[in-house]
Amino acid sequence: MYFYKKIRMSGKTTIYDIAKKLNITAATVSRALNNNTKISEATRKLVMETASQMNYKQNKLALALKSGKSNNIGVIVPRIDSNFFATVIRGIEEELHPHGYHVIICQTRDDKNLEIENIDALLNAQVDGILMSISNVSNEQNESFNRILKKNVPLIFFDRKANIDGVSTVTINDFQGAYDATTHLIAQGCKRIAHLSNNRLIEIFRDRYLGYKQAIIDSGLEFDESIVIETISKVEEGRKITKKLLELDNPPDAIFSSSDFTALGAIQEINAQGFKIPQDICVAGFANEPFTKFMELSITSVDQSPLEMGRMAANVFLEQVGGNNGNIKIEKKVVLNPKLLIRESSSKFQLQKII
Amino acid sequence: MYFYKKIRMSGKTTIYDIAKKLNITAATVSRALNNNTKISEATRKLVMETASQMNYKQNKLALALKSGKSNNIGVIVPRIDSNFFATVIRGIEEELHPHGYHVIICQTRDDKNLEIENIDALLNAQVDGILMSISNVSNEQNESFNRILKKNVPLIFFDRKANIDGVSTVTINDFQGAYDATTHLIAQGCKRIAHLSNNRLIEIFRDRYLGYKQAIIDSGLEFDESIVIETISKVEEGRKITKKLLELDNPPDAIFSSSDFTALGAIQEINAQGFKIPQDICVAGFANEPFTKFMELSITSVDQSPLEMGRMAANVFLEQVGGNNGNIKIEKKVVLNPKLLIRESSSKFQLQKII
DNA sequence: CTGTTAGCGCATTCAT
DNA sequence: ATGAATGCGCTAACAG
Repeated sequence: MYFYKKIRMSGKTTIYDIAKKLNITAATVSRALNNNTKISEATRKLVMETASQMNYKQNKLALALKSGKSNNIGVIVPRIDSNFFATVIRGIEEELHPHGYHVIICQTRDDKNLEIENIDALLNAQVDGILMSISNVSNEQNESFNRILKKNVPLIFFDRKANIDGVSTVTINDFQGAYDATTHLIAQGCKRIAHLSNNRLIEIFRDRYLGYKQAIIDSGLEFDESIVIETISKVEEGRKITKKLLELDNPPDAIFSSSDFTALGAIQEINAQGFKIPQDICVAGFANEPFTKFMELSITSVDQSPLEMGRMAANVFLEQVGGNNGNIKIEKKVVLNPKLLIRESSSKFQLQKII
Repeated sequence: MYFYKKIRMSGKTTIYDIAKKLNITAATVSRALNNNTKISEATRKLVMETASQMNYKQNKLALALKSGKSNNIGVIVPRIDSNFFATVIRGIEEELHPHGYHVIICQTRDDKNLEIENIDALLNAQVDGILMSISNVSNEQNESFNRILKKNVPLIFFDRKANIDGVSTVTINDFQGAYDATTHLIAQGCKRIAHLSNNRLIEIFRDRYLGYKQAIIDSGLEFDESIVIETISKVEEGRKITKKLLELDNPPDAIFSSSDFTALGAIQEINAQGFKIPQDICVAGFANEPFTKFMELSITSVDQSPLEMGRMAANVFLEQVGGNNGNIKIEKKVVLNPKLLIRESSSKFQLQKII
């Protein structure tokens, strides 16, 4: 007994401790602490005082178990050390913090199994919602998504989404962003625009490709699939592919890349070969990575407003749990507008204001 | 009653549900699930099967309340949308994930009150540890830190630390990094090296300043406090200050900046004024931000190995909870070595390999 | 206005 | 090898 007491003393104080001290019951203490209905102002004050005096802190874990609300939400991204995702997460955290939610982050590193594992772990941890950017597409994942929905846990996709019934999404209009960028390159007088693409099983990359293609077609230029190259988002890959493109009999006079990193590689290679940017070849990227505006030759890119995307995703979640006075399913599709940032790498005529 | 049952059915299945189905008791189910001591292989298998069949998932919340271990750790940083902190967090997550820990992220945005608030919230959420990079120094915060320690919650500082008894830290040797960078500039023949500093109440910035100063003194050059300028880590600030430095009667022939962003500003201003880098003026930054190596004129910087810092911080935490067979306090001070990356912005003689 | 009771889901001690 | 009972800390329904 003494030992038991000793342990308790050295640990945290509970409502029972303060109840005992005041010769009242734990329920009363709880009520006083929560400003609950009718309670004598006297005891309320007394409880409050001794509570702070005993340095009482509510154990959120017990509350969570009791209420079924953990006040944690899970965020799953391919990687956190990417400016885009980190900024989205910043938006999510800043929006959810005032509402008392904690943000648990998980990385998949584009590993399908890790994604599934993370979903299950979050579910077991009883998160109140899952906000994620998917990394792959497969049937196994769909099972995971269904498991989430079956538990009535709000699921929200941002950026990289899957099309699933009953799931809200927050994305940007990648098609439009690519369309705008390509149209801009055409307006610069470019007639043969190559496209550095990425895994088109992922919707955002497919949409960027389609936007590019549509812009070419709409302008009456010839669409040439042979100068659309699928690669991964690495500077070195951009260089390699651009090297090959420049060796063609009919090399491109512009490059639209679905990634800023490959766009940078392209620029490096173009410079290395002695061509002038933007006079000989124009370049535009996608994502507005910080370095694109820092370069001496700043790089035209498409901004995805990741901060706003994170905020929106958080708000959609809040809406979903807020109006959840039953089993009402809210399915909301938010599409943010991309912003084309025209910079030096594609400004043949006049340098527009660098943003 | 019926209603009650209905609810339970639509929700998650517990060990009670599967116990009922098998006409055994919940305790047995629990034992079977946990590979606990002696249990009939028959029932073990039976339980396992019906468990997966009924789609049972352990409620980590209940386990947490029972065991006193939430399996969550809190990470507090000034901001997450910074390459450095995001990468540290990546390291932490990757190291802790295999051990079943979840990472809760909190941002302070350098707000002292937010920092305190976050600490309390994490404590109330019963996190098993707190890994943080402090944003300010004040007595109020010390109270918070003590609250953490009093609860026997492992506290680990990374990068921006406070000197508190019983707290482990993981840092880089900022003094050495600055010393190396400055020494390198001196080796390039620079004789008047300015320093763009930052709030020196924060230890890392003070150490960088001291390392710079010591290198100057050790080399026999004259130390001139008037070309040490304290500012904030913004490109624009770097430009402004550099402009003033260049207007001096006796302008510097090199700039060592405690931030890559102000270093970039310096470079922009130097270029704008028609000086040549590195011939006329050498520049070195600190942090190895991604853009420093992407620039056409790559920027010399000091790498802080944030990934390793995160991993180390996580490992120190694991060590702390692992050997915690009592109230043993482990205080570990890990100091990582900075790596000077010599690039074009300071290579007068020979361009070393760009890393 | 306050005390009693019960349950959130789990693991564990003590019986058997 | 299994059952019964208990507690982790809290809130809420139901008395009184």
